[in-house]
Amino acid sequence: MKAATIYSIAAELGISGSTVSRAFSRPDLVKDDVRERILATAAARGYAPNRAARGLATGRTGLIGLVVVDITNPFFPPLVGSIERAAAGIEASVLLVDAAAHAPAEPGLVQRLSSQVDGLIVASSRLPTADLKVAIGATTPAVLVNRAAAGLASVVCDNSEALRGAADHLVELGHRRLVVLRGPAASWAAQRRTAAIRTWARSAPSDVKVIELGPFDAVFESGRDAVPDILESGATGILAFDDLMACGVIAGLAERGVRVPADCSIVGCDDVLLARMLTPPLTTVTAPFEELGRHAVELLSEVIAGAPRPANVKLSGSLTIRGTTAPVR
Amino acid sequence: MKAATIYSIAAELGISGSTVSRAFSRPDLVKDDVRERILATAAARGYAPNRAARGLATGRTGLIGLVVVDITNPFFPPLVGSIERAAAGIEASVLLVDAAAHAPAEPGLVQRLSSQVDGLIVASSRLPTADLKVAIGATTPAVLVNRAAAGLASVVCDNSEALRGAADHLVELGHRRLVVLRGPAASWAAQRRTAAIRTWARSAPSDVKVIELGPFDAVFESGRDAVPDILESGATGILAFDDLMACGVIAGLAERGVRVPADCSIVGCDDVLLARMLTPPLTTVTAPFEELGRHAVELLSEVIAGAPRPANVKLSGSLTIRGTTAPVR
DNA sequence: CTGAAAGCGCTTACAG
DNA sequence: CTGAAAGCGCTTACAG
Repeated sequence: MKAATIYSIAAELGISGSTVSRAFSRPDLVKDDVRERILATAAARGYAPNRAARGLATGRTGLIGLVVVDITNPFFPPLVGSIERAAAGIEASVLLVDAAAHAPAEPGLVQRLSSQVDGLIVASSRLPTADLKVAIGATTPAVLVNRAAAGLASVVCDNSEALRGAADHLVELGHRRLVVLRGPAASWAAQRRTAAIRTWARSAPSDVKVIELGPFDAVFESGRDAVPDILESGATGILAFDDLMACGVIAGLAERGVRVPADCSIVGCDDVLLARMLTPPLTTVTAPFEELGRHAVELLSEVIAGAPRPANVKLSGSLTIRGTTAPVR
Repeated sequence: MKAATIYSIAAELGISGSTVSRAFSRPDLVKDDVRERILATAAARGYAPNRAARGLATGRTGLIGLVVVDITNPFFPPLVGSIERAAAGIEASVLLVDAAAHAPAEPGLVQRLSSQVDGLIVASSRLPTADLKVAIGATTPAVLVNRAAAGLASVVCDNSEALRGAADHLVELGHRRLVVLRGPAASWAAQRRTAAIRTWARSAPSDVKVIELGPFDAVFESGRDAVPDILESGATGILAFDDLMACGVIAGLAERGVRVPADCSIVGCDDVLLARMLTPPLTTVTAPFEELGRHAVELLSEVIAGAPRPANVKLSGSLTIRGTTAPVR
């Protein structure tokens, strides 16, 4: 059985295809009872407008391309979820692209993608700014998440204040030697987080010492492998780039019989699902996933609609104190 | 500047649109040097075939709809990644739909989706079989992952043997009272896992006692909340429906001063990222995510191509012994 | 409020 | 191997 079209249902009702089309695209332009009948028989025939045809006619695909560096990183699932929820609100679907699944072809990837979507949301890209702009292209509406680049719309989570709060928190607990585990050199978020701690360090009490380690890949193993250096540093307070690394540190520490938070305090960043599941649960900086996603698609709609200049929205993370920070012994 | 089309580049080269079209869709039908020139100027003009137009003409969208119950559940990210990798191999993109983000409209959701994709991969759906079939529709090619239903292609991970191995493992360690935490009643995987343990229990040593608890939602909190009942049961060996619940049990046990694996042994299921990150790392049943994804898109291609009867592939999980199981004290 | 008609950018038999 | 032409299923000025 062939799929129903505006014409098949128009024929069935003895009206024109234009009217059927309008019943879906501009329902207000169709007389009530006619619209009712159209919708009824459409439902009966399982008719839904063909997206490709509509796309060809309008130039809109109804698709948002979402590029994430690695869907396997627990930071992304909640972000993807919130973006989808927001996209559903504007009748758009999400074309997900996991850059890790296509590596190392990220630039070409984005380019191919951009021809089939109305706009792009690029989350935490590690591409150099110039490459990123080339990849996105001058004409594709785009918004960056957790990354800023001149001339592009973006929504970022600024954790600076929360991170400084975390450092204060450790100092208040009596920790005097802190180690900060840096994230990937190419990560915009990592640079910002390191910068925030450095700023804090400049006005920290004079007996407080901050040691930087890294940069590291943002994975569990980096945290675990950093443990010997952490121990050697004599630090008792640890600020990890993200929850994954924090988790690795905790594991590495446990292997050596160092207990958290009895012997060592540690704070993560992002507050991914994992953080709440550790025993004890992780003290961390909570990211506003839901708003991040909502603003991303909101901004994208504006850019698609032709907003004059790219907006940049900045949200804030907040310190969530849980079980991995405690007074120094 | 308007986007390039086959006609704009045809005009530029003084040839026909048909030839430009063929250079992309059937390159073998175009003389070498002509194709070279077409490809060169296409690249120069940033031309890529318009997917909507191609879709309208061919009836193919190049899109695979992927429906997951909840992207936030760590089972899905690795599956999504492997499906995307496999989809890239057949030039398809993945339209991700997180049912949780659209709840409770799952059926209608799938229906709308099916009009814009070539086929559907539905992972771990909790819908009753009848509803599921209605949602997918008679005409949309589909494959189910971790779920079987008569008449539909599927790829499932059978953990029965590994689960029986896990139970044996606990018994060998000296555990005599085992509790099994059941997963959601509507989950096909949960039913299979419970059934596997029941089968095992029938031929277990006579001094071994198996206590069932649940069904539970497959979340961390279920595991933690089940702890009082677990303790009351007197069991020292725990088989949790999945890693998330196992993780919750560990947390709940810790709150009560019960140590894992010193006082209690526990095994999860799936081997999500989280499992390796716990301290100690979780003994669990490892799911073959990569193959699950590969087979899912392979099967879907076959169904799209019109394979006569739906295939059902069954893969196996394997027991991975890590740190949460130990001899009973 | 409704209809006839052109056009969106491809693909693909058909003819050469 | 290449071109002219029809057709995929919509949308949307335009006319009524």
